Amino acid sequence: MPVQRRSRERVEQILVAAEQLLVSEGIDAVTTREVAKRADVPVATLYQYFADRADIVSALIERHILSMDERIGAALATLETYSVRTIVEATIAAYRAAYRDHPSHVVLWYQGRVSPAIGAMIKARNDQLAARFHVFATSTGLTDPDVDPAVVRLAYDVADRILEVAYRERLEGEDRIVDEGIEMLVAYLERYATLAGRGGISAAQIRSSWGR
Amino acid sequence: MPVQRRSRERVEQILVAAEQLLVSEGIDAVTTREVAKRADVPVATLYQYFADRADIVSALIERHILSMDERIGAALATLETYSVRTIVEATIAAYRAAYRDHPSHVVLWYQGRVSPAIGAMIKARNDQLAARFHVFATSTGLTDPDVDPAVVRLAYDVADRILEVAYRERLEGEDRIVDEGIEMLVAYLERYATLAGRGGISAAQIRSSWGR
Amino acid sequence: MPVQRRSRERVEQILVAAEQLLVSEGIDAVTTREVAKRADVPVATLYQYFADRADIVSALIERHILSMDERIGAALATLETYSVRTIVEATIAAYRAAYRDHPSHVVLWYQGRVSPAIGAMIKARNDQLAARFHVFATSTGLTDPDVDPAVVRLAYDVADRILEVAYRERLEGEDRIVDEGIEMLVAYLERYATLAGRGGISAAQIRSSWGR
Amino acid sequence: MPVQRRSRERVEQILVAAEQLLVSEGIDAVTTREVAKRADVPVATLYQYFADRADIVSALIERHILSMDERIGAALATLETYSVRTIVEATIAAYRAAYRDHPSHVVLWYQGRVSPAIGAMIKARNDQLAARFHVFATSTGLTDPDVDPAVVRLAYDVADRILEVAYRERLEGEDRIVDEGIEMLVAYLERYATLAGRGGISAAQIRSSWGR
DNA sequence: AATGAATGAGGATTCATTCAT
DNA sequence: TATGAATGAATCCTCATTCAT
Repeated sequence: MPVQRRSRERVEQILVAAEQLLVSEGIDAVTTREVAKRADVPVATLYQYFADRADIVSALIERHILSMDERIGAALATLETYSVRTIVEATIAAYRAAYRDHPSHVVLWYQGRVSPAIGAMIKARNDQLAARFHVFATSTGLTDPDVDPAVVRLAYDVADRILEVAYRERLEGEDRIVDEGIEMLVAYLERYATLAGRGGISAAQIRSSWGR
Repeated sequence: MPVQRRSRERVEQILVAAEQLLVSEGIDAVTTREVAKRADVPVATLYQYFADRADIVSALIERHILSMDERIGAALATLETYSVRTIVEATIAAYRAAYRDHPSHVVLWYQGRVSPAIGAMIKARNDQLAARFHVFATSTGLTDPDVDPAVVRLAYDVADRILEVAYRERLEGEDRIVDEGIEMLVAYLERYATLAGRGGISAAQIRSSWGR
Repeated sequence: MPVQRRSRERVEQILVAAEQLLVSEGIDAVTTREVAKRADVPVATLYQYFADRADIVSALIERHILSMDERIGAALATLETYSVRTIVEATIAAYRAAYRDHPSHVVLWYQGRVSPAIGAMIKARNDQLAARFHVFATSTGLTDPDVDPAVVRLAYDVADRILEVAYRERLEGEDRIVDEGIEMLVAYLERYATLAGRGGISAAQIRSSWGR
Repeated sequence: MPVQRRSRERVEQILVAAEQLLVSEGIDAVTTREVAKRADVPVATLYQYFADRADIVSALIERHILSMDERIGAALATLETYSVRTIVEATIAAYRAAYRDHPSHVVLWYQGRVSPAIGAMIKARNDQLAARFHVFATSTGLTDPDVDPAVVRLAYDVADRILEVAYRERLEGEDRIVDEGIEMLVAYLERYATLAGRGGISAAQIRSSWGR
């Protein structure tokens, strides 16, 4: 199907162009004009594939979310020992790898709230992921079963911010900050952890699993 | 002095209008047109008092910084016992009060980087304040003398972000989140604290003092 | 091709509007607003066809240059006898015709230096045309081979100015002034002419020809 | 009278500032704001001494005219022999000296048509001076008594333009162009001169005199 | 499906001038 | 007389989006 092919290529061109602009010039530079020029596509053509400007950024964010889901899933799946520390470390490492591969995601995530809809999208994502962590942690017995979901939510949010701080100034990220952030998160979360959550459980012993 | 009065009032009107817009619509809505409309002032009049659009945001930020300096100074000055926990609590309480009085400052602080100059301004401020905390904490013997300044810097940044998270959704702030955040910060910073830093020192015994 | 037609018409409308403004109100009146209003086109539409304000004036000047090239070429090509006088007369007649058809060109030429780029454009054109006259006059043996190019350049400039003077007050031009100007130029240039340049050479005898 | 003094000084400051701007930045840069800033005077104060912006330029032009009247008068008064050539040379020399002393006058004269009123002013001046030359030339018997005033007017205009051409690119003027221009003017005017006008009359023999 | 053309709305900023004091 | 403050009117230009083809 050459037409289908054509379309996919176009969408790809457009998203790549938008992503480049995002990294190099910031979110305000991601204008329809400029995206179209970089993608070598007439402006009007953008509207064949995207509802509006926000929709382009939206698509970029969706991709990032999907990619992060995979990365986090993979990172957790290969853990041999589960503990608050290993989970925090693995998750942060997944973000680190993602930001290394796609520096645009840093800008995207922290400056991309172009429209209220996108803001809501990012918030929903954060809520969802935090909830999954909560379920995972309590069902595996790493934390007390009655730990307030807000605790995990806060930890997740702070992790997000720590990464922002670490990547804000240099797109390569500052390892020192990330490492300190990990300690902060672990020290905090261990307050709510079970003995097992602090010491670690062998992967083999775990029934509940991360995933969808 | 009616003339002087008049001017001050105008500046006030403009800044209030800008502040309202910032909170309700985000930084991109803080346009000269819109600010002028809300302040019920002709656009050209803005330029009597401000060099350009960025200068308005700049003024808002300067105010916030000044206000925070006073609040933090006052909060620390009235402490009876100094410890990592009391300092963190007092500082966060100062922010809490400030954000309660001026919810716009939350938005301002995190979305206000309208121009590179303003970005630099905010960064400089954060650096400066973190440095002052570092000096204070080490000179009073609350933390090890050789603790990495980056540790304090990160804690300061995370505190800032915790507050943003807490105030982001509801402009009244979510106490639960703030309280948890305090625990996180204290747990983290106590890793670098001396015995005194954890236990507390009577204010009377402290030579070094906060201030400039 | 109605689309193509439409575009051309728009460009035409805009240029005509700009030209009218130029003549009636001077270069400073050629604002985007005013041109758009006269062309009965939204301001934004100007930017479909022109990069910016200067580009509109630029286009006008380019047209004038092209038109003059044709007119001068045609005028010289049909001369039966070449002499300083016939060349001056033919060239001036070409300008006369052009200024009769497009009185705006008078204003355009002398007040059109809206941007440094346009200034350079006009200067380059004058230099180029003067150089062509110089080559033509010396290669045909009408003037001494070693006559200073600056002489021709000055004559060209003065001719230009004489026309401006003649057309400045009445857009139909004042023949009396032009005729006097011709005498001035001929009297001046004949000082540098050969005998043939003063007496005239039959077109048939001339090898070198005007053109590019 | 200190008040009077003060006023004169103020006017002087303003005109000097305007003149400087004119030379360095062109007529469009002569804004009330900028003139006031350079003159170190509040903008509103300009309106104490000048009716409006054009009035400032106007004053500058008036000064130039007065200065030129003196210079031309002086130049002609000291001539020992009157002829078309000596008069042209002396007059052009007067302009040369003036433009050397006040390069701003070049810009002023050729770009200063800020308002129709000023345009009319310059035209009136040119008419007046050309008329005086005509009266002088015919009454002294240098030219035929019935020579068309338009001839002198054209010569004067062309002289004006030659100077513009000569000074247009470099504010110091190009001597070569001026010298050639003189030859052009002399060659032209001698066509209308009497024998005396070509050969020269001793100043002693002249009854009619230049002046008002 | 694709796109050249069109545009209303809005962006920041500057200007000459007036006016109350 | 002097002036800080105020402002209506313009300045150029960019934006996201729509529409006719």
